[in-house]
Amino acid sequence: MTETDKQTEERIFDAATDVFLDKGMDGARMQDIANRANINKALLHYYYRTKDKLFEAVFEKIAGKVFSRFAPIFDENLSLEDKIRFFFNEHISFLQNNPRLPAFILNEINRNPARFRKLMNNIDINKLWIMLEKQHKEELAAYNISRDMIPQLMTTIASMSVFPFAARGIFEGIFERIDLDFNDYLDDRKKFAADFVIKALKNREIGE
Amino acid sequence: MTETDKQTEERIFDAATDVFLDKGMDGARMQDIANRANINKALLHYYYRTKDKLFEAVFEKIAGKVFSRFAPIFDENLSLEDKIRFFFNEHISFLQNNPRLPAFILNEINRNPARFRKLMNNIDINKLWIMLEKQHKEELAAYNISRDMIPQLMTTIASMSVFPFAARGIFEGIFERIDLDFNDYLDDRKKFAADFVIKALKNREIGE
DNA sequence: ACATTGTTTAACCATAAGGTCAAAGATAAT
DNA sequence: ATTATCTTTGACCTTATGGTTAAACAATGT
Repeated sequence: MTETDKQTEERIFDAATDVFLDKGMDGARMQDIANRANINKALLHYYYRTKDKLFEAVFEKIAGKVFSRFAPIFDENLSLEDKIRFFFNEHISFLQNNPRLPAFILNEINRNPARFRKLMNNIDINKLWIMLEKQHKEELAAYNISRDMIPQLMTTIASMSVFPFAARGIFEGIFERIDLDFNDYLDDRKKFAADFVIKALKNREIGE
Repeated sequence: MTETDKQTEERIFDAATDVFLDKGMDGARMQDIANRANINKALLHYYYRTKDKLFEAVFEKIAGKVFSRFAPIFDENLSLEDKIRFFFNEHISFLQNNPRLPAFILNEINRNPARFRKLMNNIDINKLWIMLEKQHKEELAAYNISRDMIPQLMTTIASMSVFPFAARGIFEGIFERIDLDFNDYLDDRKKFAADFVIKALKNREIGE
């Protein structure tokens, strides 16, 4: 593979990423991708045989990028509290730089859940689960967090970080009316979300 | 308009709703809709001139259904705490019965934000905002919630309720691994979410 | 210089998809 | 019964779209 090859293939891949991110698998047109990459449509099919294959390539790269961002939670050597602060800071910042990823991924996975199963095959959730529990055993006990509450907690944290991007169109529409800038909101959110979660945890009267 | 008319038109509308909900605007095929309604494709165009018009009709009805569910928060005569519990119970229950709505709406609004602006034109956000503030003035003071924290609070609540449905494909994929049923998770979530939010609020050390 | 291999293009193909039309069936009004 | 109106259909049209092909064009090796 020569240098030129790589350049063309990369240009195609980048153009495809852009179009798919904007229009989704169904809405994307091969012609648009070719145009954006400044090449002939046939050349698309030369590098990536079909639309599906091209999409697959793009989707896997994007999804990998997103999910890998969750990884540090499992190995950073921080207290639970610091981990929560770290997560919201890092994750929201990352999404500020890649705001279209969540909507794209959620939509494509809902449209075709098999895609996600495929991604998950490489990861052993249970192992991570147990690791987390071990890392923060004392803290979980101190905060009175039982084993079966962890899914609720984790999904709450993910929701608070990702949902604003998934519902960006709605949020921006509403914020417009009250003169609030989406990015300012997000900057605030890093701290607010962390504080909010930590406060909820610190209030120990959890069980019924 | 005779009785038969109405039946046909309704059958078309229902079929269209089903297909759009599943495939989205771009993925839906007029032929599929016709088939599902057991009619000729030309008849679709007789009742709803174009795909866009048909989609518009379906979208508006669905979106109205969803957003109207938020209304009770603004007029129910409950304490802030009870309102939070009421909201999570009602809203999650509603979405359990209509699980495809969030992903559909979020996707279509992101794909075409103008749609949402149009929906919002009928609503005066600021008025609701002020009403809420007035209704819960003392509680907001007691909880030390400042004016500019309200967007963060409201979006947090919405996120916790809606996100599991928007990310259903992912959640179910993960839950599968840890033997957790999505609906059980949702049933738990009604209480967990309310408790979580209330606990966060009750912990008064909010400002920096 | 020549063959080989890899890259790019213009022209083309088949089909799927949204949409139209003229005519046949119903229904109701006079 | 006849006309007028509304509903439904099968056949058809046009365009957009994913995909193919044969040939031109490079680059590389011998």
